[in-house]
Amino acid sequence: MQAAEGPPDNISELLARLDRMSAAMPKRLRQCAEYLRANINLVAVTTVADMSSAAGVAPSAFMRFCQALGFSGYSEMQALFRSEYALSRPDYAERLSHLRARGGNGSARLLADFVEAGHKSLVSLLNMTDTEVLAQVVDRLAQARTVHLVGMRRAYAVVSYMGYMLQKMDIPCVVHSGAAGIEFTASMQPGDLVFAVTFAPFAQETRGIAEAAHRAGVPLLLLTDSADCPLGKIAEAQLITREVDVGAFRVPTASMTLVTTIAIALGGARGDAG
Amino acid sequence: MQAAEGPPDNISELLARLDRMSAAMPKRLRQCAEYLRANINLVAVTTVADMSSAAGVAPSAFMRFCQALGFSGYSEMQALFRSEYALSRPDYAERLSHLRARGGNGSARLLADFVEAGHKSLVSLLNMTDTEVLAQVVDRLAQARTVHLVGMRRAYAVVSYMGYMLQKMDIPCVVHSGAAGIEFTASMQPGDLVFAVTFAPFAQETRGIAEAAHRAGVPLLLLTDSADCPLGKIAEAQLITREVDVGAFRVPTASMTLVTTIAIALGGARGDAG
DNA sequence: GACAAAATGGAATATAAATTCCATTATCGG
DNA sequence: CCGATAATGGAATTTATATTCCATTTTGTC
Repeated sequence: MQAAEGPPDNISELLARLDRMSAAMPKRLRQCAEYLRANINLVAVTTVADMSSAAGVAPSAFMRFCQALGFSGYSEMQALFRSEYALSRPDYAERLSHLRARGGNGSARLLADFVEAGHKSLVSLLNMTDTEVLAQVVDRLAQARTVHLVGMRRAYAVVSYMGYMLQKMDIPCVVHSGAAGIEFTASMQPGDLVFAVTFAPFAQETRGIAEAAHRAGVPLLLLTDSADCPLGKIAEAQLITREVDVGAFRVPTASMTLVTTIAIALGGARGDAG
Repeated sequence: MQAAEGPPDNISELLARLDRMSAAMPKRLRQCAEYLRANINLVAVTTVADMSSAAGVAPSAFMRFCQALGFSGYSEMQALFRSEYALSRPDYAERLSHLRARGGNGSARLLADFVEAGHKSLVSLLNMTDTEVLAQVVDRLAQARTVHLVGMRRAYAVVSYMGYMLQKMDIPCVVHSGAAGIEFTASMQPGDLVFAVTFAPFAQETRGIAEAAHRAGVPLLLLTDSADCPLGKIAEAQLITREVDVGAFRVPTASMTLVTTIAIALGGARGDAG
């Protein structure tokens, strides 16, 4: 195994190099590569000894692995992670523990809890989102003549924000608020598309509109929080977000982030085409 | 300086101890305490030598400081931070760099960008929010007979979600969508309160409703993204959130989180009273 | 201002970690 | 199946880092 030229100068480059090289590595070094990929966050705070034994490899093997990636040794690789780490998380941890610990007045503590839940929701959004499906949803929406946004209760804020963004980008869309019932389905035409957002327990009105549209030949794209959503069966594509809750309550952080991404990607796609 | 009994077993406890003891510490140790508070996130990835020189003290002084907090030494304190760190951020960093670096299809990259912006917005929410003001807002809302929620355009999703939560908790509220103009002000009565959400450039309708309410003697609470908001002058209390953008676009993550916090705290406050 | 007690900084030491070396084992081509 | 080449693991070495010790300075008290 001959070493790469210079050391990677950021984590993205390191990962790229890892992908490129790991297939051609001997057994032990490949073990290192796999362990590193799965536990990349530990590098900043772990010794070679711990790292190598967790990977099931001798320290010297891990050492050679680092050198194969272009580093002079483990320390140099660790330095990369440590510097990235120091940049992020400013005085956040401190505030968080503080608000949580003392409690002080209840609302500050609650804020800390919701912020933390938000972080977790975003992490899980990133980890769970199937980028193929996301691309497909954007693509599909780009072809639609008019986008019909459907969402009640908790999901309403999500579709209304999406509607706001689409309107700003001159993408034809209608937000179905449900107040007027299913009469809106009359406005759906061939070439249109329904983008429905519904969370457990799934609102009946959303289901009604989506199913009526489906019967009328208007395809459905779905954003939900559970694979069990009854609309999943008739949806052309389905995205799932899971919001971490505080007590029984949640902020639709992941969902808002995802629909914003879709809207902006869509704006780009339509802009390119038209 | 005599040492505390056992070592703190989490960061919250450490910070509490720090607050309790730092006032009574000699000069150099107090320097350590202050530096640690401001740079607590660095402990996991920094040596005593670096830490102490950055704090402007000798390594031995920093050592004594750690012992005063109840640790056997710096290593033991560092171990605490390292273990907390290892728990958080699972395979998140990896996904993020991945989606960002290769780009692949545009929407996946965009998602990574929005997720990261969301994290930053939440951090800044935690750092910027004045917990006194937050408590005051909750308190004030708890006394209101009816809460009037006002927000247009980008802010509409925020107030509509807040309205949804208040309704679920049986707190009387009205969401002013602006569609019907200022006629709604007729529905405001003494003892009511306006909670307005407006972001730059501030929607004229929001301003109109809030000012009309103010003239009618109905007090205003404000959530905005800038200290320059014209409504700030007439607001009884003002909360500020800053959303980190991606290009020209943003997800109202911090604002949604804050209004959810307010709503739930309010539910608790009203629940206790009634 | 002299004394005692506490605090301090720098150097010496101890500990732990990274890195290299090399004898042994596995792998591959003929 | 043999020789050559690469890979491996463990021990030895080097380097970095934490920790202690103690002479000196500062602080507070009478």
